[in-house]
Amino acid sequence: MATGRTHRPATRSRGIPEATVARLPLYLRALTALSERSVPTVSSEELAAAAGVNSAKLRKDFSYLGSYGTRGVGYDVEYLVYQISRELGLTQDWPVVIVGIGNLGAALANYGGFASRGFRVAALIDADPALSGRSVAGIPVQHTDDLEKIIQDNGVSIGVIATPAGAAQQVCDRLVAAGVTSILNFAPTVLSVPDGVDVRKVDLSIELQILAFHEQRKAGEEAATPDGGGPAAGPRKESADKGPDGDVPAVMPA
Amino acid sequence: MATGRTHRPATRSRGIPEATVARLPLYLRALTALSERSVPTVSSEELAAAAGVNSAKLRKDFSYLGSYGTRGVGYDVEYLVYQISRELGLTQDWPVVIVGIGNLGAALANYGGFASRGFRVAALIDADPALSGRSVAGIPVQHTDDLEKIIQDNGVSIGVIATPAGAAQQVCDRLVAAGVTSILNFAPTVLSVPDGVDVRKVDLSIELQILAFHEQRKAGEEAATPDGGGPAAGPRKESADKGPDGDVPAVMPA
DNA sequence: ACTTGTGAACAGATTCACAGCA
DNA sequence: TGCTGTGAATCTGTTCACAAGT
Repeated sequence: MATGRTHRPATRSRGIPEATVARLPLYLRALTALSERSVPTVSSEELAAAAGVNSAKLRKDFSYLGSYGTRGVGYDVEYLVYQISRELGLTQDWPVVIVGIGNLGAALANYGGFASRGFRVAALIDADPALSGRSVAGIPVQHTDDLEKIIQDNGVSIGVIATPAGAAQQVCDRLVAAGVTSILNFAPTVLSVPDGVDVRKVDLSIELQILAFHEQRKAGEEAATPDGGGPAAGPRKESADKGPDGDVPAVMPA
Repeated sequence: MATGRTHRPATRSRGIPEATVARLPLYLRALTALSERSVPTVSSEELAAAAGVNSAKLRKDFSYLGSYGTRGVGYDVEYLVYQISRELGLTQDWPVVIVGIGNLGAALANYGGFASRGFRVAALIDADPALSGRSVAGIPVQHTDDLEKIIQDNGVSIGVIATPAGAAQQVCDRLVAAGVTSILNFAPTVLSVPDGVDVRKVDLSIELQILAFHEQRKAGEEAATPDGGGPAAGPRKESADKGPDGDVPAVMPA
């Protein structure tokens, strides 16, 4: 099918596995919490527990970044925070635009986790003229007509699409044409983009369907299991993620 | 580490791979669109294109469900829609509660994709007394005090957490104690749950960080690549998902 | 004594390529 | 002939278990 390989084969400096990249933000969050509590060092076991993974995986992940720990001691919290931030590219500023300021777009604009990590909402864009001029989260909403100019003036390379499904591809095309090379898509549609552009999707409905699948399994099994065990409590487990695949789900605004 | 296996080892009737389960909703969406256009049959190649995967993967996925296609012809759209719906458990009604009616919670409540797939928002719950009594998307917001009663009265087994991070674990514990066995978590925290409870997380900040990582790579490579190739257009590719791991990201309300 | 870092074994998912059937 | 279904090969990610270092 289609064009070619899934991702850039190019100069791949050190080649960190995709699965590892997806966990780095998790480690970073846990480390930041430790840092705020002024914890100086942490063992792989402790940090793994805080991040909800197992320690072998964590150590393997870190080994791709380099040898940042000290045997017999653990990892220096501050140092690791810095190294992971740098690896993720969070030491620089990433201006982001959000297109589609419905319920969801507004929620995203208000989301505090942005600024804290080097992401800055440079502009909000919506096709509804009634919204133009209004402010959401202190940021003025601008009209879609000016999309290209906004992207270029702000040097935006990351776009968030929170429009209805029907508008998503069109918005995507314009974003890409204007120079955006990474897109986070909340509309429940498959976006088609040129090579070299990354798309990640977040789809609520898909997540719920996956839960329903497992839920159904549970219900069916209950009757089949030897012991009549109800849904009552048991030993705790860290919420290990289900989907082994990178597939994510999507939310759509009103 | 910790308690035990990641997921139920039990009677696993036919054992559909997790990666396949995560794609079924994608196929279902594409099939539903075809169904609405009254397309009677579809080939693996066509359907794969519509779902944004390659056809070999799609055929392998379907092979886990059974032999629902016809060689030389393709798949019957209506029949597949039914089979996948059944497999995902969407032929039954799933009452869902949303806890935390901030910006995000409201967006979720208004999300149309719910009802269309057997999910019904049975109740909205928030800790803020000022919200109690108000309606969002036509559904009255109820106070957290009544959480247990609401769960039980409505036979809810799926809960959506859209509270601030600080409240998430506590809400989670109460949901689980009241009988919820599947949780969709939008709060940027690792939830700890008893065995037998499924948690999926959606984390905006993580998704953005993953994009930033790749974005940074691109920028660095540009200088390093022999051809000075700009970010201009190229051949189209279907937006193949990045993260091979199930890790998903999280959004947090104001 | 303790904890990292990692080769090697394992498990799971994807892709290939073709036999089997309409 | 055309397209599905699937074994076999490959690739990616996880886990084990221990050597190496402090």
